[in-house]
Amino acid sequence: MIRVRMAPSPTGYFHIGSSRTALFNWLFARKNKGVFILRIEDTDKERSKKEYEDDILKSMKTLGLEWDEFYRQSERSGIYREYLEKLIAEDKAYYCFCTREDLEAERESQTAAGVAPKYSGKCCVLTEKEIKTNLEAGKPYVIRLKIPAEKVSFDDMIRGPIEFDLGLVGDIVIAKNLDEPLYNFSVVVDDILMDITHVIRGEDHIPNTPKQIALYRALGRPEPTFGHLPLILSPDRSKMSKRYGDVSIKEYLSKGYLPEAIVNFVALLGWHPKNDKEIMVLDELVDEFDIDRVQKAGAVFDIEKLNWINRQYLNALDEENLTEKIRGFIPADWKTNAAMIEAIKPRLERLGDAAELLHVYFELPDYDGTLLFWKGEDRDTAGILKKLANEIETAGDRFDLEEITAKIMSLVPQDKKGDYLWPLRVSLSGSKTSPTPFELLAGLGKEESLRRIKIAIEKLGK
RNA sequence: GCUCCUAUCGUCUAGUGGCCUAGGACAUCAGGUUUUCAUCCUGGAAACCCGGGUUCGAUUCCCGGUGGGAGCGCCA
Repeated sequence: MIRVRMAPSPTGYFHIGSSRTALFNWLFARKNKGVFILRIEDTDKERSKKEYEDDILKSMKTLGLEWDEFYRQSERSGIYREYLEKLIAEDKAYYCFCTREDLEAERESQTAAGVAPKYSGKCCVLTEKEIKTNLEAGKPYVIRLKIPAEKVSFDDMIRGPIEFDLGLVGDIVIAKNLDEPLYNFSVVVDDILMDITHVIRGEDHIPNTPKQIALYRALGRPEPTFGHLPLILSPDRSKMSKRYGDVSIKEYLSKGYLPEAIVNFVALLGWHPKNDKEIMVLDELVDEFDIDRVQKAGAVFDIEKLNWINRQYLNALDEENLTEKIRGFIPADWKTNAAMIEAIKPRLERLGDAAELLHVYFELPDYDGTLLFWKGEDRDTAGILKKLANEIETAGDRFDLEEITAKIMSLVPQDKKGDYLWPLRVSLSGSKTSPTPFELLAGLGKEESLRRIKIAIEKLGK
């Protein structure tokens, strides 16, 4: 039975990189009929915030990444304490009373000597009596794991064999005290207790892996299979950061990127299906997913591609659905109709752009009357507009796009399209770029269209 | 500095020794449809980091170099 987990720490809003780690874990679980676990790693009391945890949960749900089991490390401190005591009792871990200043000095001298900084192991040789005295005196301490100076290797699912020399690492701190475990330790204890079979996480965790393997060995448990995903990069190829744009799922959602589009996009960052298919929803991704096909090198986040994918999803929406989704992004008093929605659809990149595109239907901007002239020349523009207005007058109250198009075109000479359609469009939109005059008529309706044309004629002073 | 990871068009990638005159997508450029914008259609330009091997034959395998990245916390 395959069991994987996503283990975010609630120290910030759900990151786009985390969303991909979550997605790949989720896909791996679903593909193999396994279990996907969400575990909140909130052992750092100073930095963890409920607000962030809420955002992580909400974002994952929105993206469709439902979990089968849920845990919170802050609720498991008794468990860690038990294992900590066990390791100390078995002489696999020990109390360390070195002060931060001691350590700092040690590190500096090592760096100066050109060697890799590493804890000397000074407190490892403390006698039981010394430890007891220190503890009773209330001296601050940490707990360190004895790291054997040996080579460890593991077979990464994505990268193949990776070897490390633990001799370079030194005895790592695994807890601030009996009740405050640190990352490397709590992760391993939980992964053991939760029967995690595959640890799939970001490449930045590769250096943690040998330390964690040492922990598995100290705890006498077999290690899981590890798989390290490539990083999502900023345009400068460094780990994706705020500097180049939004990094949280929350921000993308609030700009009007569809959850399906975000999922689809991050799936393609470092992974590719066997065929050339690019637009895929979660179900299709499960069908196509194969962890052997994930890349080894980092992938640059390209917002242009996300925009394109988002457009694909937006365009596939029917009018009713799109209207519903747009609702939250435009003023509440804007009563849209089907014609407006259909008109802006091909121009819509993000739902957040809807207000700007729809604006023309709810407010006629002030414009210069000369804008009405096709190619800057007044060829009886006012006369033409009057003719068009008369024609529109004869139509029914509600315009059907096709009908109104046919009606108007019946009036327009083949070789004078610009003379007729340009002023019509400008009079309806007050702008030189807008949807087509027919789309405007259909969206605006008879009354408002005639009102706007009248304004145009007045601007022409006739 | 030390350790580890990594390397195909600007970007995401296909490619697992001959099918590669290196394929697709985004972006870009040109043309077409469209009164404008967007959509849409057609076409173009654009890449195997370098050097050694191995092999009849390397983008593909091996080694070295170089470039890029990550990690080196009493953060996760």
